[in-house]
Amino acid sequence: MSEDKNENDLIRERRRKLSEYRKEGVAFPNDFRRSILADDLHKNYDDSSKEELEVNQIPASVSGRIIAKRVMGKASFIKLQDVSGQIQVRMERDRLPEGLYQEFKKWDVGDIIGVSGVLFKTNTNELTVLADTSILLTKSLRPLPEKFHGLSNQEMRYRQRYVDLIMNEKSRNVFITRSKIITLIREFMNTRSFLEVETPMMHSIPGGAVARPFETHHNTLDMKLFLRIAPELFLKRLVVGGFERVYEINRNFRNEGVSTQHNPEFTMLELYQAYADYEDFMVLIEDMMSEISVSIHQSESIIYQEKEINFKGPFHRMTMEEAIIKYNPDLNKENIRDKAYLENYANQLSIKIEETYNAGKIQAEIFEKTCEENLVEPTFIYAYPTEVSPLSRRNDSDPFITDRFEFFVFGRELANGFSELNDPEDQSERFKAQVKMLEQGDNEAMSYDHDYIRALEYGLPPTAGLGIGIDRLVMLFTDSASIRDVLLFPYMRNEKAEN
RNA sequence: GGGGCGUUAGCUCAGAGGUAGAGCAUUCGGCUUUUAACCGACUGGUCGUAGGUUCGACUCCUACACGCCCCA
Repeated sequence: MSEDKNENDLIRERRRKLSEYRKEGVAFPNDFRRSILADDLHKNYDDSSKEELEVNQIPASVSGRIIAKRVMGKASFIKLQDVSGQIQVRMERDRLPEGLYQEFKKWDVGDIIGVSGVLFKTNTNELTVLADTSILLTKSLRPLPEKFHGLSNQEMRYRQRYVDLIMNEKSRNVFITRSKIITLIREFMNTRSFLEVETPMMHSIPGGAVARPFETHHNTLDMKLFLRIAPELFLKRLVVGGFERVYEINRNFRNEGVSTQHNPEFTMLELYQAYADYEDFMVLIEDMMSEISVSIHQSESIIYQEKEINFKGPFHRMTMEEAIIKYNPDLNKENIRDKAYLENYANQLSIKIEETYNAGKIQAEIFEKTCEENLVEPTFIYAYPTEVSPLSRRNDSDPFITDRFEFFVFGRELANGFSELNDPEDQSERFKAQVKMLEQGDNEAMSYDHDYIRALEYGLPPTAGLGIGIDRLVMLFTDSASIRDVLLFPYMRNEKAEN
């Protein structure tokens, strides 16, 4: 904490002021208590007239950060910002205790202060606290960004989110909305008798999704552990245990690229319901999306990135094969499962086909490349190939596909749901197939989880499962273009080493 | 991993092969109803980092770092 010789003059000046406060006594007092928040002052008194306030002399103690300071000789206006909003304060030399006005003039934008006074209205009818006294609570050593343009540098907004939150109301609102959405989801689930649970974040066998895990190590046990890529297998163990409806809202970790849609750690809602199937969950999503939309935007339709999106159900439904045929006129019912034909077609799209791929996997690749971007309206794509759905229940009449869907909005996958595979012998075979892919070098394939098979052998009731990406959901309802805009502290590379 | 754009004062941004610019902020002075307050004076820079070309580079070239966007 020594004086940094590279430190700029602005900070040095503020440090000098702080050292004077230290000499004078308590530099960081904590005995000021406010009586009311800025926003409540506005709610309660914005409608009062100048004369009413003059007569009633309503006392108010407020505290917050100085975000604007306009000094005019013997009187000044400042703007204070607290958690609720902003309130103007007027400081008059002859009204304040002896010498305080001189002190006040040395306070900087960014400092945190407390003010006690009475309410009045200015000539322009702005509700203002006329200070009787005031106290500096926390000296701010670092200057805030410029008042008019604020903080617009993206990198600083992400790295120094605290400054972004001070300066940008828009950013604050995104995170308030995020919190509201998660609260709504909990209410939605609880109302439907789902039990909220927590399952391990560290797994000895990574499972429940097709993704590369992060590895870590337990020192005293000397064992390799993986940060979880999904809670799925643990949640289904709970359904075996008799918790027929469970959900978890928590972090998953995937060792993949970083983009506007991907962060290495992200938040998922996963839920499982016994005696339900994937179609029940399509309806559940329709209900949830429309409820969130109405709660947040008072409407079933929202604007995302200048496009209108309507969450009034029922949403569009298409099988994956129907979608592929719709956007690829060369393909039809006859050739859509013909591996050789698909392979040739995929090559024309410059999709890389590995030797291990069969028709189902190639379908999925073609779908991803040619269909997803077109699914702007809320749309369910269902009947996913068994080959790419190692945990889903096979369709009763068509073993090539499973009872699985994904939910798309604005060309993005938002949710993944399916009737769960509860046949332990089928599941064991599918694990074996995954292990084979793993051995052939597919580092996203799954490992064999013996305990999970053992659990299934006790009997998993017919169950449906669903995962919803919370970050992407929040992006939609806050009109955010990047996942980093809805994460308080998005993943960033290290800053330059010297700091 | 590939491509494009960016990095200049605390912040927001101009500029350009020949001594580095503005606004805001800071500092000093003035101002008792301001609203990006205003008026006057001053201060503030390793132009992302490291090499190269050049008499001379902040500017041109190369590599690297970090960020943003697009693609895989």
